[in-house]
Amino acid sequence: MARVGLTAERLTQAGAELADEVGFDQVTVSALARRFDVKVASLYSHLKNSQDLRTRIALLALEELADRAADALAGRAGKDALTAFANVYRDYAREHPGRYTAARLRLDPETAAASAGVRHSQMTRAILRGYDLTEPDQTHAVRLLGSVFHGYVSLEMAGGFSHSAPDSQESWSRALDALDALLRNWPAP
Amino acid sequence: MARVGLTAERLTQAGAELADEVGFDQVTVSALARRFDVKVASLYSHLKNSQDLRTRIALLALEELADRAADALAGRAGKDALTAFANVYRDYAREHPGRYTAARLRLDPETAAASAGVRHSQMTRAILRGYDLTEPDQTHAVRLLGSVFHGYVSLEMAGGFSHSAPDSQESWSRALDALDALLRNWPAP
DNA sequence: GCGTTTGCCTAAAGGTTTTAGGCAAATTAG
DNA sequence: CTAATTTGCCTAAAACCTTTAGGCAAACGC
Repeated sequence: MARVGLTAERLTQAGAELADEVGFDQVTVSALARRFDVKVASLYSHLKNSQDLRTRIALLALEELADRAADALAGRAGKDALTAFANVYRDYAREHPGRYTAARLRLDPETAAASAGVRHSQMTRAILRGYDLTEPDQTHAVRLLGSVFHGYVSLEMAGGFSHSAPDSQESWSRALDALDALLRNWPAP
Repeated sequence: MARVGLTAERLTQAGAELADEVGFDQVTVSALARRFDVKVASLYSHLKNSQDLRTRIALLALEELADRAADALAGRAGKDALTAFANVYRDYAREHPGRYTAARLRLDPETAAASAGVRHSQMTRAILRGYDLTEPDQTHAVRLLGSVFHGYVSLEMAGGFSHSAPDSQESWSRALDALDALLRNWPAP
């Protein structure tokens, strides 16, 4: 029996590709085994269970997203940084819908705390340094930005803005304009 | 064999309750059959398949949400309307997490067009009549509001804002303040 | 080369989905 | 009020996914 060289990492990577191809909730241990031309039970030496696989894909997606975001943020500030950061999310979701869905998987608190999710909020805070916000407004703004980015991308991914004028790209640009204006003019309580 | 009186409607209703109890993606034809103390195959006289069940729950949730929103909007305008409308979403998601998740199910275009989803966008537009926006800015604003509401509720539901100061309620209020300010002062392109 | 570890295997049990065909309860008609 | 028809829930069965247990052979360490 020739060994294929399965590892948790390769399985996670292949699972992420599978997610992008067939949708995150169609990612199954069986489908992954087929992809490696290997019996299903063999995967259980590398994965605790099906949920473990999904979690690993989620963590991978969070890392990839954070890496891209860090790249995009380098050398930028203000609205430039805001736009670049936001576009990373949107572009990633378009390129990797399955991974993006995975990144939204609910993680248990310890896993979440050890994930790249914390880099995401740190970077959002970094962007806000280009605006004149102090605590607790900065936290409110972090949450609002996260909501808009995730909300817009998620609705767009669900097809909410297709087949209707104006173009979604236009609304996205205007949403970023609006957020920039809002952050420069954050209302007092 | 005593008849239980299954109908698509009763199954949908029970499915929605099940979703709130165990999570939308744990809603299964089998679990529903157990709940009615009936054999699984019996449900297939009333439901096309598993996806049909999920779609029906989604449509139910969209209707309920739209009804609540219409109630909340009656007699309100401006920021008052905005806040009431937004709170309907958030409260519904807290009360009925499974149904809320269902409401975000991707529907095929015809189903979506015949769903209560269209009432939702009509109501969002109605709120914007209290602000001074004309097309295409109104559409951009509709999309932004949808993104914020869905994004915030979704992140909050995923536990993103718990266990950290300030309170999520506070951020929510400030987000609504911010949106109101933004709509009153919508930036030119 | 030899022993140990490790990787993929077979086997098997349990759960969900879905279809096909049957019997009895409910409904309709004479 | 009974007889015919419709309808509802059933049993049976196939297909697929998940997960555990135990085995054999390939890879590795000495």
